[in-house]
Amino acid sequence: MRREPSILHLDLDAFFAAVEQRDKPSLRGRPVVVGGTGGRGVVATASYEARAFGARSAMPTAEARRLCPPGTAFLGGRFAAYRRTSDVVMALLRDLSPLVEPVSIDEAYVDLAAGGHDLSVAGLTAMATDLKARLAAATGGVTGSVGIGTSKSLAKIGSELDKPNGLTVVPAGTELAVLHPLPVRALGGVGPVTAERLAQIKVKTVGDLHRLSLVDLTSLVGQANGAGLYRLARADDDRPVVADREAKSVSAEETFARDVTDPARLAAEVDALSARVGTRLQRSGTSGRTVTLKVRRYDFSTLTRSQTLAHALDDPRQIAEVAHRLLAAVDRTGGLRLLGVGVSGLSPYAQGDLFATEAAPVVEPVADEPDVEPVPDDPRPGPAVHAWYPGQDVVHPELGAGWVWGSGLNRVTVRFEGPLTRPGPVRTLAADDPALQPGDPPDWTP
DNA sequence: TCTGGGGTCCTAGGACCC
DNA sequence: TCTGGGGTCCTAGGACCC
Repeated sequence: MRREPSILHLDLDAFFAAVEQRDKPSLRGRPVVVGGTGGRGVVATASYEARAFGARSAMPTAEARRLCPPGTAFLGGRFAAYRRTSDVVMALLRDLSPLVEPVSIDEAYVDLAAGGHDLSVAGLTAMATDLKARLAAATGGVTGSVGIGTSKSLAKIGSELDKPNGLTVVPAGTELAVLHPLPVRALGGVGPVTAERLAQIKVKTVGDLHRLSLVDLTSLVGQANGAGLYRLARADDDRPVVADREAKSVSAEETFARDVTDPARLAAEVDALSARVGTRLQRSGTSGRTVTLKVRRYDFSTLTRSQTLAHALDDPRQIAEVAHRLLAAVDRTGGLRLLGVGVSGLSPYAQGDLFATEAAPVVEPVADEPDVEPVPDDPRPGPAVHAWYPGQDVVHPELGAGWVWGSGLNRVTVRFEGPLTRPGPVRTLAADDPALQPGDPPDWTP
């Protein structure tokens, strides 16, 4: 918490719908819902006119259709247009201060202390009023709600207090008076589960929360969350505004219009998702060591399977290679509703770059290296030159069929097939173990 | 015609190491 | 031969955010 209100939070009002209404005058004053329009779509943004009928973000679009009157526009969304408009807004914020932290396409924090502003309430109010006018002019009528406070959480709460097109400055010294009457849900990090847990012990407002001991709070909602809420209830928040946060993962997923069982179709979807992820990694000049497959089954049960490799990947085919293996170990009976592929453990150097030539036992798709086999007779004077690639199929006379999980200079780790679809045991063998041989691919292959 | 898509952070158990 | 303790990495799941 700072001595003066020097953190600004801007939240654009019903942003996607506002851009649509700006670009199509016939939509102005009418309910507009932007989001998935298919049978399984959900609402991304409802205009204030649509909210009057009960439409909300994250609601199934089908439900919004029931609630909203004829004449409501249901739109799929034009993300390039939203991105362009967002860029205009972020540029305006950077005129205020070099320290701007975009939270999402429609939300950002600004550190005003880094921008040399008059931090009196009157000065801040004038500055923010001017910002809102320039915002509306620059975007063609999109509005935003501004909160200014002594911390990120107070700024954010301020922007929520007066919506849409609002402006709230929370003066230093008034934080607790603003905070305590609010429902606990107003605090960042309190979602439905935490709110319910708190409600069971009659804690409904931030003021109620303030009366709980740190021990009681952490035993109720966990160490980190408890400690965080304990501080937030006291307006104790010194999180800095951070520009240029590095991404920690990149992922793509797709919910199918109808559940998919066909293995060839699933394999093709894995390839397509891997391509999207790989392309984005390559464009951003990053690569990652951990590949995660996400699966949502017909009954909405969701699981993830991941593998961390010895080296970072950004190549779509290699990502897909790993994802295919992970999918092969998942029970797909009944069909899949969603597939997702992600890469995490990102590092700023893409594989195959100039610096990787020496170290990297390059991870290659099996298909590209059909002839490579270990050479059991190799006298091997120095460090072994292994010929195993993550994802490669192998067979062992005693342990059966498996696939290479990871490989080092002298060792190879193999995951053997378990009974049914469960992953089997993992064994680490010498890379030159003559009993280990390349095997045939399992039956996921289209 | 129930329940998107893109993320972040935390927890907990097991492996492994010293 | 009744069994520590800490640290890190990996995996899986879950809460939460927009």
